[in-house]
Amino acid sequence: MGISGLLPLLKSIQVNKHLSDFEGQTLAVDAYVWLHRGVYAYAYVWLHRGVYACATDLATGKKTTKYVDYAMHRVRLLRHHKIQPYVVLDGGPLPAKKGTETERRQRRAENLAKANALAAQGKHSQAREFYVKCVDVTPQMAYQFIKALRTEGVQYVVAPYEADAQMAYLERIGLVDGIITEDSDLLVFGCRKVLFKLDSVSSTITSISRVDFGSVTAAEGGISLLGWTDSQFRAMAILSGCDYLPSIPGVGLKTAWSLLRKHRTVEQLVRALRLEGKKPVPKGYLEAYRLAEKVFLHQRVYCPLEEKLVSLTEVPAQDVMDAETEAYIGR
DNA sequence: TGCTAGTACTCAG
DNA sequence: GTACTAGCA
Repeated sequence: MGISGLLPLLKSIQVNKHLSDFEGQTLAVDAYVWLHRGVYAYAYVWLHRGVYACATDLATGKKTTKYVDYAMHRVRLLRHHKIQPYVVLDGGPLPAKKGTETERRQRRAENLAKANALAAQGKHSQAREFYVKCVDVTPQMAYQFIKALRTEGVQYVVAPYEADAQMAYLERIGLVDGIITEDSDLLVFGCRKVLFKLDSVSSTITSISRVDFGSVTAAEGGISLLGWTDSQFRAMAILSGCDYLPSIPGVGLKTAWSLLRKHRTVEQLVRALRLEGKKPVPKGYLEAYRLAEKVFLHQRVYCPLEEKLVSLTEVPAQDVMDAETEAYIGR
């Protein structure tokens, strides 16, 4: 779910750009977004055409590779504007995210069961609603996409775990100039240039740059990020709730922002909240916070230069990493 | 005022 | 994954 409410909060530094502005650059592409949209779109269209047969196959997109056309169309669009795409695919599930994953899988299975039941009763329009809710990108679909990428000589990499961390690494070591995604998490991973909402009709895209964070103003009830370090920004995001750690109940982005301004460090902040007793800080929160922070900092990624697994950012020598932590961030 | 949880959406000749 | 918003403390 990314960081809820982060993009609206950064509205004032969002810049609309044309793809031609990126001519000559290499941009990492979050493959999952394009595949999911492709699958969803075509599942949606078929269901509205009344193609209910083989509903399971429909939901998983097995019988077609139309979704690849959608993704490849966008790959070609980038190339048309002389942008070199560097497609990044998700790898295995990260232990830190296992809870979210199983929850989602379960919901999809429930929706599929509901859809099948409704379809059996002849209630097709109601069934459609639930079929659409169980579309998912399978590894088989990703493989179909990879085959198309190979055919057209497009650079790609499969991340050992999450594409987010992999893309952040590619940008950090200078293999790409920016990242195309729909996920606000990339900003928390410390990316410098993140591009959202690619519109293939107008060839436009919304850009958010790390260097502009200082221009985020406190006007109109917003927050000011002037002077905020990457570390502080990351703390705010994690405190507000992220994929690796739910928030302290009642704490969103703005509350996290003002709490951090007041207490400076997360340790002091948590201590203060527990003393006040107004918000229920879960037991072991601080430890869980440290783990979540490590996932954003040191998640395992693949280095195409060294051809081996490395940490997104180097783990400081004094930072002892026990086996449990290692398992959490990927090994 | 800000957080939560719900709904609607993802295509495109 | 996102955006939007009614309802709540």
